[in-house]
Amino acid sequence: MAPGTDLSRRERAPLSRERVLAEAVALADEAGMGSLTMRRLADRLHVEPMSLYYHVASKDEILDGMVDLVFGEVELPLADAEWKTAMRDRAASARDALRRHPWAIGLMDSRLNAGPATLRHHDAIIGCLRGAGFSIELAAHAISAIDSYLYGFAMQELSLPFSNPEETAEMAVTFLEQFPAQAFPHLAELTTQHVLQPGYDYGDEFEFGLNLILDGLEQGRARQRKTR
Amino acid sequence: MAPGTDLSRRERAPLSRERVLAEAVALADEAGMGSLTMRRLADRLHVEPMSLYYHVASKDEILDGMVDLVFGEVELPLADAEWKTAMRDRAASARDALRRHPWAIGLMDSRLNAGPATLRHHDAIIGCLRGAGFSIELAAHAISAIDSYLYGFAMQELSLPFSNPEETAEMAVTFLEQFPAQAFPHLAELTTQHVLQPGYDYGDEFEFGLNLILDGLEQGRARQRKTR
DNA sequence: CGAGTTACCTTACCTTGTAAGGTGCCCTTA
DNA sequence: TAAGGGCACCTTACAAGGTAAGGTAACTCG
Repeated sequence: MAPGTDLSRRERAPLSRERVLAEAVALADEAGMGSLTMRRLADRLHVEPMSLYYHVASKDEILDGMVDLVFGEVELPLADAEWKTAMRDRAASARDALRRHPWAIGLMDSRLNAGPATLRHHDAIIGCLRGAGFSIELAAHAISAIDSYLYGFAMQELSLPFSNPEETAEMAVTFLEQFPAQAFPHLAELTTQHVLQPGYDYGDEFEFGLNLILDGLEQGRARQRKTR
Repeated sequence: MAPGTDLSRRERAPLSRERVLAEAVALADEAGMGSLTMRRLADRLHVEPMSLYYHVASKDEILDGMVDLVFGEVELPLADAEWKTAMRDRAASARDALRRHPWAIGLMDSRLNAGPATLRHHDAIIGCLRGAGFSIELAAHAISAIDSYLYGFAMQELSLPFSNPEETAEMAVTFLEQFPAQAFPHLAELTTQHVLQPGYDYGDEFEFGLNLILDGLEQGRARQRKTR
């Protein structure tokens, strides 16, 4: 290709690892993970596919970087915040981030390499709990429990094929039509008596389970302080 | 290929949707999801790739079927079991199944179509809770909370790049070497004071979080019975 | 002004899922 | 028993994907 045929190099912002990652996130947000290919990504950056490899070692590295970018969007707890509030805020913030980037939860399990944002994140959480008097063991318990719940909930929420009440109702109806009601009577009952009731929103379940865990941890903390 | 060059058709078991799915599960178990390709799957069944499509519409359908097979391995709660025991057993059974098939958790979020085993499973769970006096709402809360925790924990557990104490310690050490300890002091402390202690096993965290949720649900159940 | 380096491009290869269209064997039915 | 048909499997072919190998233009620095 003759120079100047396309945007000449001068006229476009130079590539960088950051721009590649940011564009990858944007592309995945808009078109889903299935559309994130090196070729399409290159297109959006007005560059040929192989040019990406100058800034990134492989597609896997891009995926790792994307996960870390999402983690970077999660608010860190304020150092002096009350622990329960801090955990609740951070869970809400993480859930929001995962909803903004629905592909992220699916990446999180296959990726191993934690990025800097991820590390900073976990460090701050532990710090908050320790500051609130959690022993190391209880802090570890707490993080495991909260994170498991958080990721699991996000996974379920995002894999639901509906996001607003109308779609929910529609799905529930077609769901009920798929099988004879007496084959799965409890499922049928729960669907008609609960899911199909006005005002139902699966997302509302989030608070309930989180409170269960936080309240339980509070008791553990109190018990631990007495025994000390 | 002349007939008789390979196993002639008579001598080998005929293909079927069931055999295809079972072999897909076996292949994924042995070599990971990345190795599950239509060609390799066909090889293992002593068949040409396109023959699979006579029994299965697409690779996606195979993936859906695999998830349902895994669900089918989870023990259903006994109808007359005490609810807490039933939930605990089923959580343990599900966790075992997900450990036997580490690829399954990664499939669960991208797949939408619940298979019959999945439906039967959920129906039995709801039935058990309802039988123990849970209102529909509380049963819905309970299932959401337990499943979220279960899947989230499985996701974290399986994405850890180690499974026995030796590997854990090794990973923890290389992990600590990757960054200056004062950059993430709390993370460093938790790693050295907790993870690197003898007897540490992340899997042990499972019970703790689950008990938090079950105990919380028990309280909700008691409260509900009083208000009734 | 010439040598190196940086940032991007060209080409090419191999792997994957799957569309389109055979082909041999068995079972029916006349 | 011969014709037909459908079942179960195969052959060929293609488009799309990741990326190895090796250019090449433009800028930097002595």
